[in-house]
Amino acid sequence: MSFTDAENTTFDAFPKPTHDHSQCVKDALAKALAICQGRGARFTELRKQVFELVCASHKPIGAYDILDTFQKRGRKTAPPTIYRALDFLLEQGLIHRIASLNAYIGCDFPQEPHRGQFVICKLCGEATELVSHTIEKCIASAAEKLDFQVQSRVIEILGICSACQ
Amino acid sequence: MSFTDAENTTFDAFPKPTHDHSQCVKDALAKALAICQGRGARFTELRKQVFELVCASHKPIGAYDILDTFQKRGRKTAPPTIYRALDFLLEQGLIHRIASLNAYIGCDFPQEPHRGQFVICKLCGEATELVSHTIEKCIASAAEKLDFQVQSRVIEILGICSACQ
DNA sequence: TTTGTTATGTTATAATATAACATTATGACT
DNA sequence: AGTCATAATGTTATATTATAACATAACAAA
Ligand SMILES: [Zn+2]
Ligand SMILES: [Zn+2]
Ligand SMILES: [Zn+2]
Ligand SMILES: [Zn+2]
Repeated sequence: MSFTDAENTTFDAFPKPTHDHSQCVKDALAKALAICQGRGARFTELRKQVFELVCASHKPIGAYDILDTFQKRGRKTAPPTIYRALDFLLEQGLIHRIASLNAYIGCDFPQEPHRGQFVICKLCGEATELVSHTIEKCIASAAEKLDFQVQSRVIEILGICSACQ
Repeated sequence: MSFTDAENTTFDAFPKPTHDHSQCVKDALAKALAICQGRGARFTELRKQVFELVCASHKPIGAYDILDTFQKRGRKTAPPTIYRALDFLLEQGLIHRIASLNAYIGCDFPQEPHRGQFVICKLCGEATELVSHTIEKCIASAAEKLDFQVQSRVIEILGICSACQ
C-alpha cells in the first residue's frame, strides 16, 4: 500500500506489525525470481537464501548478521560468499545498501530501476522506502547548475517512527 | 560565493583550482576558533591540527589518512586520538561525515546548524555542499505523513564534476 | 593546592569489507 | 556425451574503519 503526498513523494507506510509478513517474503521472492529470469540472471540457491535473510525483516541487516545465520545453520561460510551474493542482489536492484548503517534492506519497488530514499527508525530499526520525484528534481536542478553528472545518490532519513514515539 | 536556483537550493560552485586555498583554510580556522570560543568549547591544539588536515583540501578525507599524516610528522598517534577529535568537530558542526565514503569534510556553513547535503566527484574526489530548502520541505512533508520524527539525514550525490567530464 | 572534570595517551579488539587464488557448477558447442 | 569457456562459489589471508577499556595528563574552579 503506497501513498503520494502534496510534494509528489510516493512512500509506503511503515510496515505494520500486523501485516502478513510471510506473504510479504513470498511475494518478494516471486518478484525477484521473475526479474532474474527475465534478464537471464542466475538467482542461485545461495543468492536466494541471502535474499530471504535480507527480506526476513523490514530492518536493514548487516552482512555479518547474514554470515552468522549461515554459520549457525551449520553451513561453513566466509565473508566473501555473503558479500558476493549481496553485490549480485544490489546490481539487480533487489536490495539497497544503507550507507549510514552499513546494512542491507530489500527493495520495495524492484521492477523499475530507481535510487532508494529511506526513512529509518533508530529505535526499532524498521525502515521504509520513499520515491520522491521532487527530491529528484531538486537534485537534478542543482546538478545541472553545477554541470555535474549524477551517477548515484544516498538519501537516508534517520529518526523515530510513529510506533516508537 | 554561493548560488541559489529555481528550486531554492543554495550551493557553492565546486572549488576552482585557482582559488586562494590557503586563505580558505585561514578563514575556516578563524571561524572555527570564534565559534568554539563563543560556546566555551575547547579548540585544543590537537583538534585544531585535525581540523586543518580536514580543511587541507575540499576532498573528503579518511580518519586513517589523518592518522598517517600525524605519524609521518613523527607524532606517535593511535586511532582513538583522531576519532575523538573528529567527534568533537562533528559535534560542533565544523565538519561533516560522508557516510558513503567513510570520510570527513569541512563544513562550508558552520555558523548555522544544518544538515549537510553533498555533491561529490568520483574522479577527482572534490566535493561541495548544498543547502536545499526544497529537499528539506520534501523530507519534512513525507515525515509528517508518516508521523516520523526526523533526527538526522544523509544526503550524498555522487557522480562526475564539470572539470572531470 | 586540592579536587573534579575534560582531554589525551595506550593497548587491544570489534566490525566491515576485499584481494587473491583454488575449485566447482553451468551452459554452449561440438 | 565430451570439450571448453565462463560464471559462481569456496578458501585463506588481509585491508579498512571504528570503538572499548583503562591510564595519564592538562585544566579550571573552589
Ligand atoms: Zn513484511
Ligand atoms: Zn528500492
Ligand atoms: Zn579552498
Ligand atoms: Zn555544512
